[in-house]
Amino acid sequence: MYRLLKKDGRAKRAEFHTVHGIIQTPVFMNVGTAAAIKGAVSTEDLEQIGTQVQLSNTYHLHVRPGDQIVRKMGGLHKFMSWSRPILTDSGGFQVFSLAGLRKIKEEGVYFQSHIDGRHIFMGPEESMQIQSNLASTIAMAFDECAPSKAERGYVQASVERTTRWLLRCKAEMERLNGLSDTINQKQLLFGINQGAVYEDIRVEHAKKIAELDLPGYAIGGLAVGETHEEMYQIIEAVVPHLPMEKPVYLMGVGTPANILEAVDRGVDFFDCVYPSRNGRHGHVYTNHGKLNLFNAKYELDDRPIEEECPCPACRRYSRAYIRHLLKAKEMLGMRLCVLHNLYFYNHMMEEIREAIEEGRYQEYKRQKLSGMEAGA
RNA sequence: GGAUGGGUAUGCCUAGUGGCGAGGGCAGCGGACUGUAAAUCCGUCACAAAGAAACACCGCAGGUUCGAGUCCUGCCCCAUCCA
Repeated sequence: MYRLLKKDGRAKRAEFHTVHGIIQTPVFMNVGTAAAIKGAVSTEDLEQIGTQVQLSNTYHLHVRPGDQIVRKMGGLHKFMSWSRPILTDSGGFQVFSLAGLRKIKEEGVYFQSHIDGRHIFMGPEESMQIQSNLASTIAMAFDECAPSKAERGYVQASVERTTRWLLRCKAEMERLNGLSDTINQKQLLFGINQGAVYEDIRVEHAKKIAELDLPGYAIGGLAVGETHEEMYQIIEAVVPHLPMEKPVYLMGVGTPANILEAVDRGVDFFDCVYPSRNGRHGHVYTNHGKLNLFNAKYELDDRPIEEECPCPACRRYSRAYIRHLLKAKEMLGMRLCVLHNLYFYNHMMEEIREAIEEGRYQEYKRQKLSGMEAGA
C-alpha cells in the first residue's frame, strides 16, 4: 500500500507498506545482484548504513545457486539474513546486458548461461516462478529493455511484446500467490514501462499498463546510452500517465544528480550499481564531487573521504590509508569505499525526504547539485 | 683462474637466433563504468614530433652481411658451479 504523505512540486514523500516493513520514499535500493552487495558488505553493515531495501536478480540467482535451493532455504530473506524488503529484478535487464548470449522469442528468452554456457529459457511465467521461489517482497515484470538507439519499428514491436508479457506475468503471479505452499503469498508485482526514447510509444505504453492496477510501476530502459536531457524528458512525459496513488520506480538510475532530478519529476524508487561498483573502483562520492582515491594526489591526504561523515570509512580512516589499501589490492580498501558510497546514497535520500516534508526540495536540490559540481 | 647461463627501452620481469622503426606482463600515471558476465575495462608509459617524414647506445667496442637485438671476436657486469 502506498501512502502519500506530502507533495512538494512534483516531488513525493510517501510510505510504501509491505509484508517486510514500511519503505520510506523516495528510496534508494542497494543492489546485491547475486544476493550480496559486492565488496564484502554484510547485513550488519547495511543496517548501520541505513539501507531500506536490497535488490537481487532473478537470472543470476536462478543460474547460481538455483531458485529451488533458495526456496528450500526458506526464501531470500532467510537465506541472506535480511528481514527488510527485497526487490528482485526479473531478468529483463539481462535480456539487454547479455545481448550476445540470448535470443528473444514471443514465448520468452533463450539464454546461454554466462557461468557455464548451458541453455536457459526464461519467459514471463518462469521469471514469476523463480521470483516466487526467491520470495522477494517485490517482483519485477519480465520485460525487454531495448537499446536506447534501437529504431522505432523495433521498439514498437518490443514494447507490445513486453505488454503481452506483463499480462502473463500478472496472471502467473496471481496464480502463484494463491498456492498454499508459496512462501510469500503477498508478493507484489511491478509493471515496467518501455519505449526507448520515443515519447509517444512510452506514453501509450504507460497508459496501457496503468490500467492493470498493479501495486507499482517502473520506468525501465533509461540510462542505457541516451543523454541525460532525453532521460529527464521521458520521465517527465511518462510519470503523469502512471497512477498517482502508486509508487514509481526508475530502474537502474543513477548518479546523485540523476536521482535529484528524477525525484523532482515524481519518482519514488531508485537503484543503481554506481555506489558499489564505483566504490570497488576507488571512486567515492562527496558533497563536493566525486574523488578517485587511486589518484596520486591522495597519497599523503590525511583527511577522511568526507569531513563529518559518520560512515564506517570516514569515522576512522584517511584518504591516504584507503588509497594505500586500494593500491595494495587489500579488500578492506574496496569495502570502505563501498560502505561510504552506500552511506552517501542512503543519507542523501534521507535528506531528500526531509526536504520534501519541509517543502524546500527545490532549494535543497539546487544546493546539493551546486556543491557536487563545485568540487568536481 | 676455469665452465655454463645471462645482460632487451623511464623502475622491475620477459618474448625475440638475419628484415625489429623490438612484442608482452608488472609497477606507475590517467580515464570509463547507470534494473552488475565488472576487485573490470580502456588509454598512457625512451626522445622528439603532430607529421606523413625524421630521430633512438637491445651491456660496451669492433667485425661479417644488402641488412645484426639476433652471427663472429674482444672486453665489462650478473648468476650458478668447479678450482
